[in-house]
Amino acid sequence: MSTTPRRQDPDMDPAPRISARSAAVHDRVQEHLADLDQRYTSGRRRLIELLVATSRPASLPELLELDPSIPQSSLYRNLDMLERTGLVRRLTTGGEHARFEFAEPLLAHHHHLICVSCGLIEDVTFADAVETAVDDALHEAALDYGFEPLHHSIDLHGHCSDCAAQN
Amino acid sequence: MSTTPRRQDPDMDPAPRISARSAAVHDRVQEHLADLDQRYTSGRRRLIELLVATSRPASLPELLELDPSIPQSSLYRNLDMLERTGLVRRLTTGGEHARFEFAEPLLAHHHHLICVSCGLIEDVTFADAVETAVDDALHEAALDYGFEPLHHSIDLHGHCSDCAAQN
DNA sequence: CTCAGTGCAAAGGATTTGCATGCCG
DNA sequence: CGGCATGCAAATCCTTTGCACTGAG
Repeated sequence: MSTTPRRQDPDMDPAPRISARSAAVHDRVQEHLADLDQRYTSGRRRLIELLVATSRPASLPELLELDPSIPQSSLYRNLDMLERTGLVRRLTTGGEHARFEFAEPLLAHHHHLICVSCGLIEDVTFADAVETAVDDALHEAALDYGFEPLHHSIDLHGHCSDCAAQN
Repeated sequence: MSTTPRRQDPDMDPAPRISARSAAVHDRVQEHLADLDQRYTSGRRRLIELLVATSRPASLPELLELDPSIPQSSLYRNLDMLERTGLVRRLTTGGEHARFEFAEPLLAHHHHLICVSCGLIEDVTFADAVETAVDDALHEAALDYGFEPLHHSIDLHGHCSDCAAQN
């Protein structure tokens, strides 16, 4: 076995960034799971690899398409476990399938553009001033209702460029 | 306390506030459906009544509990129909069941406090300045990705007062 | 009178789980 | 080695749908 999986032509695309990013994520995940006495098995590694590969929140069918050799039940079980340990976030908005992305220790604070037509989700980041304004407003509102705030999320629903072009 | 329980009388109106609100909503719904050549049947009236009764976004089991005599399928079908006509909004965030609330013609623009523990959702409104700041940021972000923006939503996840007390 | 709405039950589809086996620590 | 993770398949649960009947317009 070679040390690296076959990919595109090394002359055209050495892709050093992806590898570095992937390794860094694996380190973070391994450490986090070790702290919680959870195993970092090969199946979980493969799942993390898939999540690194998709730059967007991914649905289970999308993950399966990237690596059909992983059983659905293992994907669901491990996504669930990673969610419970706080490494992965499950997005229920935006279509028939849930979508999964890295949670904030692994991915910077951001929000989502959601296509109401095809369910595609893009990550976006806002200026600190906007985040602060929203946080202040939310904190105040939470107090009024006795809520203990944890985190906020902002979605923009609309049509992605592909779907907008089709109409 | 009166010794004789009173049923609702078509001529009298012993509960002015609720009835007034309910009547206003019924009028709006009826008009809206008439414009779209949709019938405002007794089943749909009962559903609207339930939605008026719950001050919060309600899940289907909650609606069923309020009036167990309505078949689930009718609730789902009418909620779906009301959603397609733009009178009702379906919230997929916040639990195993979808939740339903009146859409913006019938309910002022607002956002949600979501209990991560029990799924309860409260409506909250923000100052115009916050809404404007968010809209500006979202509009800019949408341009970057070729999104055609429709509307935004902001959620605050946390623990509601009941669930916070239980820990 | 006609066609959409209703109720019942059964189907559909995403997600979860039981159980025997394999692998991590 | 012991216990948790895995794979397969079957189960579960929310939601949707087919069909015959009722009611609104």
